[in-house]
Amino acid sequence: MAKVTLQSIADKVGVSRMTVSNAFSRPDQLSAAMRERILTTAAELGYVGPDPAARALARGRTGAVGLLFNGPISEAFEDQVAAETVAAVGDELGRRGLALTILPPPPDETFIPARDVVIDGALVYACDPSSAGVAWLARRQIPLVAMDQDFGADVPAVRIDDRGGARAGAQHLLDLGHRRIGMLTIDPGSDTGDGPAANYVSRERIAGWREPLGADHEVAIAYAPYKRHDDVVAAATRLLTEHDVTAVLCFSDAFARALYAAADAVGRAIPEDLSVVGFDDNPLGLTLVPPLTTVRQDVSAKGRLAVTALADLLQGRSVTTQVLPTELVVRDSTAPPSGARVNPSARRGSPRTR
Amino acid sequence: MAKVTLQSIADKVGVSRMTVSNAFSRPDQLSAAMRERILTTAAELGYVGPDPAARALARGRTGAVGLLFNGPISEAFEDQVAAETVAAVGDELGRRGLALTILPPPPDETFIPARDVVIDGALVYACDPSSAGVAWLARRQIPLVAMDQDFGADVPAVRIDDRGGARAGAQHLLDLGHRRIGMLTIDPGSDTGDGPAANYVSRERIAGWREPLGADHEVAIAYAPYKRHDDVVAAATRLLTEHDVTAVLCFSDAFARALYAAADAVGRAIPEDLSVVGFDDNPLGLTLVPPLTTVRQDVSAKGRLAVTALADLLQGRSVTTQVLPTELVVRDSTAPPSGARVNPSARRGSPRTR
DNA sequence: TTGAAAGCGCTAACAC
DNA sequence: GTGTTAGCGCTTTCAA
Repeated sequence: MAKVTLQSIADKVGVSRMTVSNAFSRPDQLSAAMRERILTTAAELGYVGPDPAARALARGRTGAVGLLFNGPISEAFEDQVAAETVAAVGDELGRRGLALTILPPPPDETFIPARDVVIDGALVYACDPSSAGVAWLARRQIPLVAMDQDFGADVPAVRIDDRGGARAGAQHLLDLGHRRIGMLTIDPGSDTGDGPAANYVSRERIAGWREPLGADHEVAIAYAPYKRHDDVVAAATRLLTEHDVTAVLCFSDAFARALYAAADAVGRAIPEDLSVVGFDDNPLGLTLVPPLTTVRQDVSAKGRLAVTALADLLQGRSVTTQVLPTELVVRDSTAPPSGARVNPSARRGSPRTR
Repeated sequence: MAKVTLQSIADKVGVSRMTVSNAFSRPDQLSAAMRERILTTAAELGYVGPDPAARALARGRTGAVGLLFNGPISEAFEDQVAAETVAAVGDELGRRGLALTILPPPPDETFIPARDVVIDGALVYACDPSSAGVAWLARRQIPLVAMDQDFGADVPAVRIDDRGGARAGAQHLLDLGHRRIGMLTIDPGSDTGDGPAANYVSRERIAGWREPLGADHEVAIAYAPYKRHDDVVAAATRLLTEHDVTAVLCFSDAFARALYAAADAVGRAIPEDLSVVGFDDNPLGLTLVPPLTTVRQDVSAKGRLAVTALADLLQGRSVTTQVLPTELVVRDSTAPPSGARVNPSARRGSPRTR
């Protein structure tokens, strides 16, 4: 049997196609009786509803929003912080009647999801601004919102106060009396100026750490690849064995966890022989022994806010970049270095706002 | 300036619109020189590429695959097992040039993602078969693949041998000498026959547990809600306090974790006073103390297989239901009940195939 | 190798 | 309330 379309229903009922369309899409445009009759006939014919592709073409809107990552789709799920962010994004989209289309990296030259998949707008999450996917999305002239990045004034962003949070962490170590401090983070990419960095977040956190540290107290910076725990442990071990540090500032709680493993391997006790500061306040940090001092961010709020911004853009409203606050949470992984005098303000306690 | 379309490029270059279309979509259909000329002009005009919605309508294919859950999108990310599954699904889709569109529950009557979002086919993950979303997808007549479910012969499924794995877990407890055994699982729904169950997986696991147990050795079954850890702990505590069991079979490793917490709270030591068997072989189980005896499934393989099945369907090939094996992994959470004689085959050791 | 014709199925805008 | 007109931007088929 032939495909059921608005036209076939219209023919059967004896009305125009437009009336049938209205029955589905604008119920207030026709009488209840007529609508009832049309819907019944449609059901009889096995009509599901207006074809989404045709509707998307005619209306110019699809009901789906893209999400672009730097890497494979699994990255959205494997990292706990990313997963929580995307979960919040998804729910907030759902609340607004939008589906979430995760755009994979192009499998080949001919099909480029960032260019070829039907979406009304997109969220760009922690991507290298020079990546091809970002470039394609930008060319499409659809609303874009950057998350944890800075693409310049053209693209509104939702991000956190990475720099302030990092600064608070470093200051906390200084207050405790540490003077030889290491950093364990991701390579921010070659560009260290104010322009785009391959990894914006890492660059910001490094900048924040360095503010109170200056050139005097930073002993070493170790870059670890983002993905594999073992690689991070290796980088952490190198940091501890090759440099004389009493404390380490970490890119994330996951990195801090790797540092715990490295410290254990080289026989340094936390916090007695080594203080550690994480970032994110991932639930993971509470399961570590000792519980991790870290910088809290609200990833769910970030996700929701990004969706709100994109939804506003989709409705033609203008939107500005938003920066969410961060907060130092002092737990048990930081303490004065052996034999140092302590600045009173750095005593451990309940969460402090930076 | 007006929107750039194939037609505007064609006008500028002085060829037909069709030739421009071919330049983008079928490069072998025109001379390299012509193509080069067209592409250059297109770039000058700021043309991104064929409009995805228009192309979807004309071609009948969109390049996106839907994923339907029972609940909000965040469920795909919050449960570790689900997240790992979906991550595998996403990567495998990406490899095939397909985007992953996560279909949220309908926000209202007018927009129903399962019905109204452009997709070529869909994966249905652990949904109640009587849910509205499933019904809409089914009516659309697009290729569907069920995961961890049974929708009957019309919808090919990819699932695991839940029943066999559960059976192996129960048999293991019997072999150790346990005779009073509890179950901690999700309510499988009212239908306990061979037809659809609200929670297919729970029903299958219960059935598997009961095979070796019979009516003699099952002491109690406790149902916990799927979501909140605290609720599961509460259900587990009730199971332990209201029933005299020496061992408990759990729906998942996450449920087993809740049982650990409950056992701790009521002062039962694992495995001395209580044996516990999980399901999934979530990495979580290894972090528990003692490490969890569980039933292993390969969720990544399941995800990949589901995508393969759907991709085959999309290409018009026929596909049959596939069932992946499960495997009992004996660790330290199971032991003979105090003072029981032990069946030699149940001694702890390296992973055993059931 | 290029082009013309004929849709894909639907909706906005307006007239009846 | 209902119908008419005119596309949305692209691709398929087939002829030149």
